[in-house]
Amino acid sequence: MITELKENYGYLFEDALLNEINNVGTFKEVPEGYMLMDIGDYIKSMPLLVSGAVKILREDDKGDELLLYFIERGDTCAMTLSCCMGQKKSEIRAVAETPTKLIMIPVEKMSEWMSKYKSWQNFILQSYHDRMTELLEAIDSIAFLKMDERLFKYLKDKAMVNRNDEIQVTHQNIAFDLHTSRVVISRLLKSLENKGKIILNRNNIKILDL
Amino acid sequence: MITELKENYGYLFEDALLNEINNVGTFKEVPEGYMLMDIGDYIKSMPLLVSGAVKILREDDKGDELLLYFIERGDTCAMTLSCCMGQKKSEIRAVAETPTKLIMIPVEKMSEWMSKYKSWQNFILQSYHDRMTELLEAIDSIAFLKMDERLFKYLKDKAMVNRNDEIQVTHQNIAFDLHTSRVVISRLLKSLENKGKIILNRNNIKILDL
DNA sequence: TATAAAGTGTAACCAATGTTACTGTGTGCT
DNA sequence: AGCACACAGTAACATTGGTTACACTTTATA
Repeated sequence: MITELKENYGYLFEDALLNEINNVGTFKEVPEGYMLMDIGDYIKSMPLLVSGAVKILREDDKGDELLLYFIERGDTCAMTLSCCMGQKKSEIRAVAETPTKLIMIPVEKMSEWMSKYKSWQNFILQSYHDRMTELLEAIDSIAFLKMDERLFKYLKDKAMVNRNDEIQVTHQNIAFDLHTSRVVISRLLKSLENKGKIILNRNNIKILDL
Repeated sequence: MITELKENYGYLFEDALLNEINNVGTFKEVPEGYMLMDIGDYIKSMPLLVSGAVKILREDDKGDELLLYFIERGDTCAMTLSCCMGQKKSEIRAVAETPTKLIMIPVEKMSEWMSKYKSWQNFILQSYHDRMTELLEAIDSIAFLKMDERLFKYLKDKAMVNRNDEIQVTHQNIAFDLHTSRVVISRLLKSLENKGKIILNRNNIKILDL
């Protein structure tokens, strides 16, 4: 684990902290689609992403979903953190977008390190800031963009975290993430294809205009 | 200033910290409508709200606005904080919703106190968590509610921060906050009035179903 | 290979919201 | 009083997005 740690977090944390993480953290590897956290869960540990990507979703009372953003390597989930501290329930759902490797840190340490290591403190604050920025971006998309623009942005973001200009996804699953219907997505995808921005195939979309 | 400080933050901070705040903070009183911060501003100090309320807005490229949430007494703006630390620009606009009193803390102190006072650390983390929760609530409203539900929620929130079941506002200004058009708001307000939920008058809306 | 299931394309229709345009009515000012 | 202006009501219409329905194709599986 120490190798992965140094590779992804070595530039952030001093050796003493890296060693502490190595001692108390547990390595975890999950497949695509694995649900790391659900709405209402109580959280006992915080994840540091080593590789892969995790998508963060919001859900309403009726069970309708909405994709908020992706978390990638070198990042953490700041929500976890504040949930841990206040013993609160998770407000969001986290699902592995790709096969993902993480290091789980027990809650107690997290707060202890806040005072002990300046670098940890900065990391946590930076993480909060990044997450807020991404929430704001999500708000921009929903509030200011039309569905076709949101869709194209979604495709590009997804291609980004998958590091591939071809993404494997069904129209139905896109509809879930964007909180709309399959028919609407099919219609808009076809229109994007006609404009030469993508190429459609069963379970596969190639993005041309990245 | 020390009186207001103790009244609003005494239960949170130890005396030593209250004294430090008293020494370095500057008291500020602004009228309704005063813009405390704009998008793109560099921030040099962080506000602690003593009384009143501040509304936080997002804006897109075309200048269209959207209300995110209100900040009230006993609260701070966590965005400010992360902006300060990273020397980044503000992502949001802050406008006094009512006459407002605040204490401004210079950036340097903020980060110094993070290590020095556990209570300050908790306050900051709590504030981040609260702000994220409110952003999520904003997302819920935009993504999952219809315009008439959003409107009624808006009216209730506004009544809350104004501590009054009658709010003074024009249909046009509501339209700005909810990022829609005046005609749509007038139409929906009239429908809410017909349902017996509000009473409409020029520049004034009384909320019955609080 | 037969059959079922999942995925996609598309038409027709509906509902919600946005737009344009015009009317009337208070309010403040001269 | 007379005038200008901000504010509100409302009709008519356009657009976007959501819904229903059905046909067709590919993939999985008995």
